[in-house]
Amino acid sequence: MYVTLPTQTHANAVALDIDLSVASRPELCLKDGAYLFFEGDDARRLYRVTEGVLRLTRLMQDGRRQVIAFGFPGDVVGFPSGGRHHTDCEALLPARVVSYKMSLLDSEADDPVAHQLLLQAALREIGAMQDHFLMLGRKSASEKVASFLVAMTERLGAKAAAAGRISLPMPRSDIADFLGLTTETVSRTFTQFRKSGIIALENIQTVIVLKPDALLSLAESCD
Amino acid sequence: MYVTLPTQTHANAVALDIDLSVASRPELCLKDGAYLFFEGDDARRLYRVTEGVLRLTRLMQDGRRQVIAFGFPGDVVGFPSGGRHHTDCEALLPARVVSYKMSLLDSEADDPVAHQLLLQAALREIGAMQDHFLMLGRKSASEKVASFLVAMTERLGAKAAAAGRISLPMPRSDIADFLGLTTETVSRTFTQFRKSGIIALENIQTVIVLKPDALLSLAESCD
DNA sequence: CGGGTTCTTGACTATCTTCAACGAAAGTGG
DNA sequence: CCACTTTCGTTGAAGATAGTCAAGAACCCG
Repeated sequence: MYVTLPTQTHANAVALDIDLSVASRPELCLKDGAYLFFEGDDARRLYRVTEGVLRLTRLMQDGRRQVIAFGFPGDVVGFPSGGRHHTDCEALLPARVVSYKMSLLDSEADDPVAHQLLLQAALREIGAMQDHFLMLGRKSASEKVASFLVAMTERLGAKAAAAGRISLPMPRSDIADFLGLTTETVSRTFTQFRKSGIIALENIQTVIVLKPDALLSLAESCD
Repeated sequence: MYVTLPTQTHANAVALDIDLSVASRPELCLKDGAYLFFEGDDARRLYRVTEGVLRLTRLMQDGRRQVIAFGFPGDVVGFPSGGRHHTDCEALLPARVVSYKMSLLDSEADDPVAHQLLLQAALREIGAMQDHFLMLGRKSASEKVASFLVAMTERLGAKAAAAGRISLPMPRSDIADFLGLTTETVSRTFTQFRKSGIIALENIQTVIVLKPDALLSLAESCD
């Protein structure tokens, strides 16, 4: 998941579900905290999340970290470059993934449907990342946090979105490293939103959106 | 082009050259300043740059801008999401591109070789963007500018790289919008590098790298 | 309940931006 | 070919936003 506002996010995520049969391996269970792959591993498979949340990160030698994306159900992760993974991938919650042989992406010979779906996932990925660049490079802290909350709402599906209750499976530090901020700034921005009555914090990981429009206009100076 | 340090950048760029014949349209010439496509256009074709430099940008309503990438010879641009282009694309210099029908990416039926090459370009794109995130989100102004200069050196090929002479086809404002900085900060950082003897400015668009190692260590706190 | 982690808050600082002016380069038309 | 205009780049001073350092509060887990 990137912070990309209301684009037609994952319109075909459902279509992927049809084709469970083509996965070369049925389903893989990951405990909370388990790593699916590391940066530099050679990339043998792609993974589609069916349950839980994954986190993709990239590290600098001195410990600075960037969260590249969160993998929610429907997302495909593990696209390689030069045959290798370019991020670490860890389960934030107990998760399940369906894995696909890399060759299904390379060629449509084995399974044209799976091939097409993985390809579309790759293109979605590129589009989402392009959107995300704008946010990392050009938005203020409040705009980033607002965009993040809006994007999270989108990902929860109509049900939870309508309720305005967002459950954040990741710690503040992950949000900070995702948005290019510090945990302190994220925390202060939450407080500021709370004090202006835009959100409420039910508990540390549950955000109630009180003024969705205000949040949107804070986030959506863009696009 | 993203600011991605010494990964094996574009190892297969040469391979693409072999297959000029498969392009559904031979070659397209773009004048300096011409647009190849706009954000929101429906994406009918992919383009491989053979000469010149393209610039991919994304805009916010209020005018804030992010340069997503520069397209140098060998780069493929125009990957769509939801069937549409997500950036504007303009020629920075007189440029030539080979265009490919989108269907060549979707299916290997027409031309397996072209299909494979476009696919690999898409994957390279994802990898490069992941690297670039780290820079946008986590690097300081000097680190960003140093990374940018190193990346530009890489793109010029061994010949020019060895000479340490970098010709920057884009104005400072494009560099700034690419790195998430202001033109003033970019300018000041150049000056600072010049005063510390790391670079010299032959003219406004030609940088001479005097201390490549210093530049690298400034840039490469990462990865 | 206790110990450790995570989150929040505060005070201070640094980095980068903003605003403004000046200089250099490039394009235009006489 | 030269003045004129415009755009682009550099520099300075002041200000704002986010970062750093540090302490206290809330939460989680055994």
